[in-house]
Amino acid sequence: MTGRNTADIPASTIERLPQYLRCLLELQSMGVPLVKSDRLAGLCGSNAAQVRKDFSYLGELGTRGIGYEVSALIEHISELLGVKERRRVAIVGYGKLGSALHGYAGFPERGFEVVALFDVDPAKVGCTFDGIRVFHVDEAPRVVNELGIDIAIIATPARVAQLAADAVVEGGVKAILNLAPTRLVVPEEVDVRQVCLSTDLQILSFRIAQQEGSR
Amino acid sequence: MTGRNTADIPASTIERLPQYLRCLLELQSMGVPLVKSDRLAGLCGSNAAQVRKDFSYLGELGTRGIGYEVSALIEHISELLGVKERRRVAIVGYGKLGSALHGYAGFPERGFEVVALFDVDPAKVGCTFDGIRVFHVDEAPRVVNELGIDIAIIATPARVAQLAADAVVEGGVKAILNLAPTRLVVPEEVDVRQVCLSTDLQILSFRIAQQEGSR
DNA sequence: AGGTGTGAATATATTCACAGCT
DNA sequence: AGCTGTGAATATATTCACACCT
Repeated sequence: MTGRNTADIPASTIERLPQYLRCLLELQSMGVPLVKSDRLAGLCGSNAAQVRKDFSYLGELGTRGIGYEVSALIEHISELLGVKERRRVAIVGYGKLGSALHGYAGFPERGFEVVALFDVDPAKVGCTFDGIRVFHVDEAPRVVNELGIDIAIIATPARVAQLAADAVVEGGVKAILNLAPTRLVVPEEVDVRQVCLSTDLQILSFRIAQQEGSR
Repeated sequence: MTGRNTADIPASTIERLPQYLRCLLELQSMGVPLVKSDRLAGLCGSNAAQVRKDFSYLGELGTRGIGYEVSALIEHISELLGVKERRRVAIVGYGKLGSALHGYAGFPERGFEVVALFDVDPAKVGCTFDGIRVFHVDEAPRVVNELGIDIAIIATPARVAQLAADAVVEGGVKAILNLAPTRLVVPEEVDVRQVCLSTDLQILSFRIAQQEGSR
């Protein structure tokens, strides 16, 4: 079956596509035109069968006996991830974390453009950083809508993250990346991804404790 | 079967434990002594069956007809995650992101203590921030060992992340949380977790594209 | 020969549904 | 009566192994 419909691509495959894309861009920048599943697997920390299975959901992109054309894979995956045109992003909460994200080189490289910043601090509102204006969070409903912002990154303290989310949702944001360690309640059509570094540390801590205990 | 052995707790359950712990601490701070699976599920964005199944791996912690004692759950989960005593953490790369993490309130609250900072910038090496000293990355093998650091958080640019990892691995770090968008190669016994915000944005972007396409 | 594409087999995770305590 | 604990059923994900194309 040629997996034409994006709806029947497994979630686990989708989660790996950005990783593949990163490795493929690296190969391309090194001038590598063709790649085999086992090589790509090595670069991504995966395995050859997984790679082939994942790509098979995107269509028959490879050539038997040869491998995959790097540029064709990049094309297909970028298309699928919806990052061929730039996605417009806002950062809510312009403290240390927010400003670190604003300067993060990985975003523009991968098709994400920060087009607005939000905070509540009067000392910051109205300023521009690197050409991007800081608006008061109260203006988010209007600004998000006017600038056609798709995704908000929430980098506020946990206790105000829900208010921040409400404001950008009112403006019509379609997805939220939440860096505040709290669960957001949003309408069903808004997609939220939670990033919690403490959670990651705790998972690592578990595995350390497990190793220590087993000795 | 009473799941005494940590080794047979499913990975997916482990990944949810920090989330449960956060909600339980919140309940405790509100003075709630007892919680039922459905209530906790509501707080965590899960469902009651999942909660009960997850907890069943930790032992029989609940009381039928009544629910779970909040303090007992906190005790068990903290124990299991190995965060009852503080875990010693280093931050490698003390730019905006590194310093944002250093100030992140969630770490001390959850048992993680930042005890050393590393960078290569001569302007930073030797300084102390918030009582914590910045060492040169070259000193990491010694310092990590001397301070008994368990976990390193890598917040360097991607191109030097592997060097940073090599240095802390040499010092005997047991786990790495990698915020640089690159895959690290480390010895098998060192556990790495990758956080990549671009990846998260791309996954959100896919789901937006999918919604848009379906209309 | 040397690789992909993919059904079949296996492993893992989630959900259901109800027996078993309190 | 009410809620946990858990086998059984289902769904999802990974891995195997080989037919099939170049």
